[in-house]
Amino acid sequence: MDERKKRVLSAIINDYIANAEPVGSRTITKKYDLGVSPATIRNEMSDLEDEGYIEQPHTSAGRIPSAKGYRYYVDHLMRRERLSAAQLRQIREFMASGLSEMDHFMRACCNMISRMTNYTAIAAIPERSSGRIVNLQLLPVNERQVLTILLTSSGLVRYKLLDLPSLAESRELPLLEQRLQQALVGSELSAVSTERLHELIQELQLRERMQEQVIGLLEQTLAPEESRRVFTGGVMNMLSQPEFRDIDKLKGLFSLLDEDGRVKELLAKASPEDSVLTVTIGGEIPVEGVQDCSLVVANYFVDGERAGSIGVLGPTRMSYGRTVSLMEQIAAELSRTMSGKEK
Amino acid sequence: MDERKKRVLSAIINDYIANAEPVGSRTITKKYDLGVSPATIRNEMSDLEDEGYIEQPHTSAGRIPSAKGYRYYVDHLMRRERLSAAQLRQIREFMASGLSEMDHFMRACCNMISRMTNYTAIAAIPERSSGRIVNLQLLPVNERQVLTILLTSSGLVRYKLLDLPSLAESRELPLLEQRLQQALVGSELSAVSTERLHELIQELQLRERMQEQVIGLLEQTLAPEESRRVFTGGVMNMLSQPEFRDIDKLKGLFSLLDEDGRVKELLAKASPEDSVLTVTIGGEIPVEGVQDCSLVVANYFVDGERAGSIGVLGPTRMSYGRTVSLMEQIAAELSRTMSGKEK
DNA sequence: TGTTAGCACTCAGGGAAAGAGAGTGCTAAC
DNA sequence: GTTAGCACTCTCTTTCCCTGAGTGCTAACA
Repeated sequence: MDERKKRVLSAIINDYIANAEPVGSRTITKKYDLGVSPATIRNEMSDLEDEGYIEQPHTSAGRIPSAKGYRYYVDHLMRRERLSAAQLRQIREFMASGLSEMDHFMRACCNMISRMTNYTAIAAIPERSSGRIVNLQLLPVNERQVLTILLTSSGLVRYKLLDLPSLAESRELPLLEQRLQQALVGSELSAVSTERLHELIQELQLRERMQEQVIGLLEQTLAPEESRRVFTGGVMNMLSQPEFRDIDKLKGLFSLLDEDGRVKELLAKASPEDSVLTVTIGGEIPVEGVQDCSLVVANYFVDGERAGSIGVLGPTRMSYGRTVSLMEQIAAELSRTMSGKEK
Repeated sequence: MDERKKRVLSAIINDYIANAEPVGSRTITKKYDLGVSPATIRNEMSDLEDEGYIEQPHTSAGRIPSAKGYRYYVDHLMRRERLSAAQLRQIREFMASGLSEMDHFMRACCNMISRMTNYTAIAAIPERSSGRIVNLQLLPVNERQVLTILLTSSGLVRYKLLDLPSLAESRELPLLEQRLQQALVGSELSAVSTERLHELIQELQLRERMQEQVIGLLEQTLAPEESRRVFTGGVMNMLSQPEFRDIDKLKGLFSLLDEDGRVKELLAKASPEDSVLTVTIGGEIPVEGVQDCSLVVANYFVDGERAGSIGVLGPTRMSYGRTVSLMEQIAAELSRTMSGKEK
């Protein structure tokens, strides 16, 4: 693809991103100074269409980028847009504001991103986060219930209120707690499998009928809590996008965003384990409901291992340059902040 | 209003609720057997319109209920609809499934209601919930952070990860924890004001520079956590309502539902402190964005005091009979379940 | 006096027709 | 290889007309 074709493609995509309307040859000569006449542009456009980079909604309309066109743009033409000082400051302030609890932190992060981009932000924390168990407590709430609390070095707090099946056991709680602490505090979360728990219970030599209760208890506490490991922000921004004037499209998209499982699947499919940033365009994602969307996903890492994914979902006609810069910055800061946390 | 007028109004409202289309005189004679001709119905309708119970979108259309009409219907004509056995069972099962943590419980409750009604459910837990402090713990996470955990008799678990301004203090934590427990465990949450905390700190005779830190710590822990005291469910159901085919209306409504503060305001304005169930119709609520909606709010009580509000937001054309029955049932069960919890 | 049939009238919604405008593709000249 | 000119295509908008639903009014009826 020669230089001028690239400039034409760039112009078409940039204009379409800005105005959401098919771009004609005259528009290009007027707004983007390529030094040639509309007729020449038309020839180039005709070529670009033959090669599949752009398409025509109908004969008498301008051209719009195709998925292939966007792909080429993202891979070769796109300029990263420098973040404004104000934005940088906002991100830094946010990171410094303390990520006390993962929950609030991620929710707030999604909100910040959605406000900055005017798109929708989605995030997921992986199933079992890395980190060591820092503390494990069993707090009796009343005769029938116990609150188990798990603290990890990555700043994750997990608690679960569990029902005790029999009153008798509550008397043995302090002892149980002590033993569990001895056994588990300090170990890597990832090392605590169901098998390990079974062994542990054996070692503890508990009364038989209590064994499975305790295992259940711990498993539930350690179990990844599906529900709150997926976050979204700025879903409503989609309402302002002209491509979602159509209620049925909205429905499809929103029903997707409403289901944590499908959001997680989306993030997983859109970003390889070890990539920092992935841009997925339109139909490239094999997930129902996001055909007209693009997704910019960033992974952040702690100790070289992926600690989570966070992404921006917008119309295919999204402002890639801005979004990519922003997400690179955010991922970097997240990695830094979370690693700092570890120490 | 005579008997026949009531029947006509009922017919109009029931039909409009079912079909979302203006109701004509012929439709009424055909579908609702009133034993009179369309012409007679027309006369009645003309009267009803003069009195403001119904209105005409345009000359050649049927009639639709006005806010006043709905109000009369809800107050005098509406039949409560018996819940199906399946629904009752679902509710009971849900209540029995354990309200381990308020958060998940309320979220799940909203989801259940929205599934049952196909409308949107909103809920709020009041600022400072009733109940006694059952346990208060300060768990050191690392040198710089402490996790404060507060357990209340109403089953509420609140935790907050707090930064310690200086390392020195962390050594004094166990002592502090012990003293705070002695002083606070057992007291009513509502009795713990900022003033009380100040007194308490005085009594504890802490080193001066630690005093305000501890107060801050406790205040933050006790402080109502705005963010997660408001819940919504089934927001997307609104997309299926014909009255929200219009994107701009949707935007107004969704932006309201997106802001916890405004949702809380809505619930508060829509239900008097001591009422069990309140139906608010259309413009009756002085809140931007819900002009085309009605709201059925139920309060539930623990120890005679309001423990929270939960409501259904739907189009003015909502199925009041069904919704009211459902919410009465839910509120009753909530009151029962939460009171049971106390013991 | 209340009810009904008949009829003229009104108005939204849908479809067809016409015109405007945007944009292209092709041809021929530069 | 580039450009001007021009015919052509197709959408979008506006206008017009027609249809159908539903009303309100009047006069007759019980």
